[in-house]
Amino acid sequence: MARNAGETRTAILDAAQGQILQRGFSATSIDAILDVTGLTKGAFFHHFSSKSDLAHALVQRFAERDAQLLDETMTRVERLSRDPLQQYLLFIGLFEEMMEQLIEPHPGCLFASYVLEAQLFDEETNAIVRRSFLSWRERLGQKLREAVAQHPPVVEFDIDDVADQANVLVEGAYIM
Amino acid sequence: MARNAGETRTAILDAAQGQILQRGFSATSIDAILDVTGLTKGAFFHHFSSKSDLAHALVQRFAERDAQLLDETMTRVERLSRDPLQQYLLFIGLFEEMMEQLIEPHPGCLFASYVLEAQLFDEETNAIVRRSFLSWRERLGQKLREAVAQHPPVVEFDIDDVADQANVLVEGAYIM
Amino acid sequence: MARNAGETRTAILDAAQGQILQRGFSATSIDAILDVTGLTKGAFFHHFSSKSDLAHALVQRFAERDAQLLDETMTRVERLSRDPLQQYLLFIGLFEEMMEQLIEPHPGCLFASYVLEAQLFDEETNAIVRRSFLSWRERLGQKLREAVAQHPPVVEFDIDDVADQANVLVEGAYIM
Amino acid sequence: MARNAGETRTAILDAAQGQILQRGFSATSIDAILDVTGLTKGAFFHHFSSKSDLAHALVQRFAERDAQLLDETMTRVERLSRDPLQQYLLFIGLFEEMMEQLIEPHPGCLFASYVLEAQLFDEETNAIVRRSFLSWRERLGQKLREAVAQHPPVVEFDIDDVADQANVLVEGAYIM
DNA sequence: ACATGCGGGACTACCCGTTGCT
DNA sequence: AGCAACGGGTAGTCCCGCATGT
Repeated sequence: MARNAGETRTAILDAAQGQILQRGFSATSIDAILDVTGLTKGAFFHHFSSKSDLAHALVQRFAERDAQLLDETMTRVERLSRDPLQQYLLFIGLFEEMMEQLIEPHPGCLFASYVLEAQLFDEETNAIVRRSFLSWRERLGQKLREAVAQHPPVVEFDIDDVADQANVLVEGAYIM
Repeated sequence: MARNAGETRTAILDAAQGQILQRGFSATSIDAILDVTGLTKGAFFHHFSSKSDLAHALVQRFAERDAQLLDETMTRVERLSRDPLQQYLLFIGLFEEMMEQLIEPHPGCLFASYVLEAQLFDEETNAIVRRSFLSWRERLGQKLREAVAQHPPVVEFDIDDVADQANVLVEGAYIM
Repeated sequence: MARNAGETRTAILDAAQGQILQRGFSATSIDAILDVTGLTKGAFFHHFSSKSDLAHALVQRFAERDAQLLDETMTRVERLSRDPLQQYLLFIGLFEEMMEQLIEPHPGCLFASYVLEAQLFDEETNAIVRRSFLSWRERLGQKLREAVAQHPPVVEFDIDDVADQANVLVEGAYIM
Repeated sequence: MARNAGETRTAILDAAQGQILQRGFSATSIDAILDVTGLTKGAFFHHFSSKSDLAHALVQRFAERDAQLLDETMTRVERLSRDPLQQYLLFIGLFEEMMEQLIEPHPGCLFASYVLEAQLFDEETNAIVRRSFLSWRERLGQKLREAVAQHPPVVEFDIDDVADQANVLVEGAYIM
């Protein structure tokens, strides 16, 4: 009965993500996920030891894609310009179209869903979400600091706050 | 036996809101709400015909307070200045502190929680959320249009987009 | 607040009977009965000490009407003929049209509903049903015995069995 | 953990039928059924998607046995005699003892219980009951028509009515 | 690698009955 | 006589997870 293990696992993750973005995590039952994939309990618990394990694997995958997107976009803007300020502005510009790639086939950000049900997850899972947000702050903050060094700002501002703004806007936009 | 119907109802709503903001709607059990209030199922289902009914009553109350906050703040800034641009900027300035009033005793925005579990609610309930967002866009957009009439903008922009920005920032900030 | 006590009681009994004939006793909730009558719990428990009490009062009323119908019909056929056999046959003939009077506004026999849920009722309530069936057997059996005395039967038969046949047919017919 | 699915399902159906014949459908709780069988809710809802589903499966099984009984008895009487009238009378004669076979281990007719709580079941379930009654009318009516063709009746009568009489008597007798 | 049968518990919904008030 | 608020318990549904079999 050995089908393709990787495909099955991916199918479960995909179905789970779709449902969670629409209904939230706790409203997404394992049975509902399995109905979509056409699999059964046996398959699920072969690949995931529990629903929490699924939650963990799911954000992990999402965080990896998210980090990859951050990397790629950053590399791209660094090829397009030498000036850190230009790079920062370009990054923001490329942001929207990048996002659309990430969220197929379902729109929404898994992080937001997790945050609003944060009490359901273990510390390790929540840490993944936190680390993702922090890595954005770090990368964009770094870029901003370089820009500030070259172009002294007219008004004072907190670099971390501005670095966070990109994520804030995205998350806020998803809600709307 | 607590004899005051209004108080009981309010207690249920308050407890529910607190739990929902922490765990999300579907992860909030009626039993958990009742544990906090010290009431029983009999009392709950006397005041609300179902959990969906509670959800509806809860956003409705939240939307009313939200609308009241919008009104009050707008009235305040219109007393402080005559210039629409000044009013708009003042409004944004007063925003943060106003918000803190709304969200006591629990931080967070009920709208965000509802949106991320949107499929759980009936159309009528979701419409309340939509109408609230739209009324903000309308009020702030109107103010912006007045400002633009007096101060021709340097760069072009979509008024609705900017009007939405206030909410976008708030929602995004809550997530973070 | 003293409305008309008798009317209220009758309204509850009528609504209850209607529901029970359609759904059975245990599927008929007090709340459902009260919804139909527009009354509330307070009114119900003023007139009946419990749901069992309602059950008891309901069969009692039904049994009284049933007995009255038996009496009236018997008196009628005894005026129409002097011959017990003729009377018996007339009785059977008048049966159907009599029944239709009893069962307005809802068709069905409360006894049947009670019998099929017999385990739900106390002995006293079940006894009312039993006594009603027995009184039919007695009255019709008596008439048959008089008839047999005057018209020796061609084939032997058990008088009680034949006396029961009328009820058997009616109950069976209701089911169909 | 009982590993035989068919046996478990049958055990549930048997226990349910026993309880329903004694207390009626809605007074029969799933817990009560499971107490008898020694199973748990998990097992129940693995085999039946709802209590209505159980109701449906239960009448279906009952109707199948009923149809089989009708067939077998009819085949038997057709072997015992060539004359349709004789066959009909034999059929009625064999009726009682046949019935006792069907209703073991609990006496009573599931159809009657369902009819008296008819509003609780969906149309499809009620249709099974109706079809069963109609098939009896058809088979016995057919036999009667053959008998009438060979033995012109002394008094006129409606064939369907007489064909129904067998069931009417049985149902009525159960009540008594 | 995956299916099936099932245990055990949690959650929503509802129901019966009581209490104090009018 | 009747109403509204509420207690306490139960019924139906569903859900997670394990055990067993293929």
